[in-house]
Amino acid sequence: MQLERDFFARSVHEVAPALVGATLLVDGIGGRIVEVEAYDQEDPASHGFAGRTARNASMFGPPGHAYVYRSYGIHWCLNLVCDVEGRAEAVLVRALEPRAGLELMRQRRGVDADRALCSGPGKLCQALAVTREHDGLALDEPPFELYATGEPVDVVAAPRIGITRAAERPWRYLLRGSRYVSRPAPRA
DNA sequence: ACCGCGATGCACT
DNA sequence: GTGCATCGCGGTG
Repeated sequence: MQLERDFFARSVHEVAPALVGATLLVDGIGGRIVEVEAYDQEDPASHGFAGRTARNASMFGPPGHAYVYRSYGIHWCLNLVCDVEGRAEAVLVRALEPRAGLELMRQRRGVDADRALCSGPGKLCQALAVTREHDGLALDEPPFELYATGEPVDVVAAPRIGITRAAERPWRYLLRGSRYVSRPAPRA
């Protein structure tokens, strides 16, 4: 079942865990989402925290669109924009379990192991060929496809990765037991 | 298993 | 000029 745009028209703290297990494709290439992080307007680690700029404009809505930015000058990172009354909220897609287009992913990534194809936000953008051209595009139109989970999903919450501010907030959500995440969840 | 570092773009909290 | 919502490599236990 295709996720509609209004799936995203609510708090990122509801949307982020609900996205674990969904299927994300870009031009038919992709897989099952196994790891995401939530970023909200009051979050010092969020690009939206300091207000709207040209770079982060698509993070301010409308919901159901992509926010793509360059990270560390090298990688691209893909966010799915949520929205509560004009606030900047988005889900960073951090890892996929590859399911469609594995051979093309291997070519784009230059590695063979399935586990190395989409196990990180920069990696999955390279595997799915997501770039600035995708910034602001609607998620329910080509080249994007987004499908709801078919089965019940066991989601684990953990602290976010790679940030220096508000690093303690447990807003990273993982599919329990998945070997395709960027890093395993801390031991409980 | 850990840790350090270089690559590289671009907005500055 | 500095600091990242990163990655992969090469060093050391």
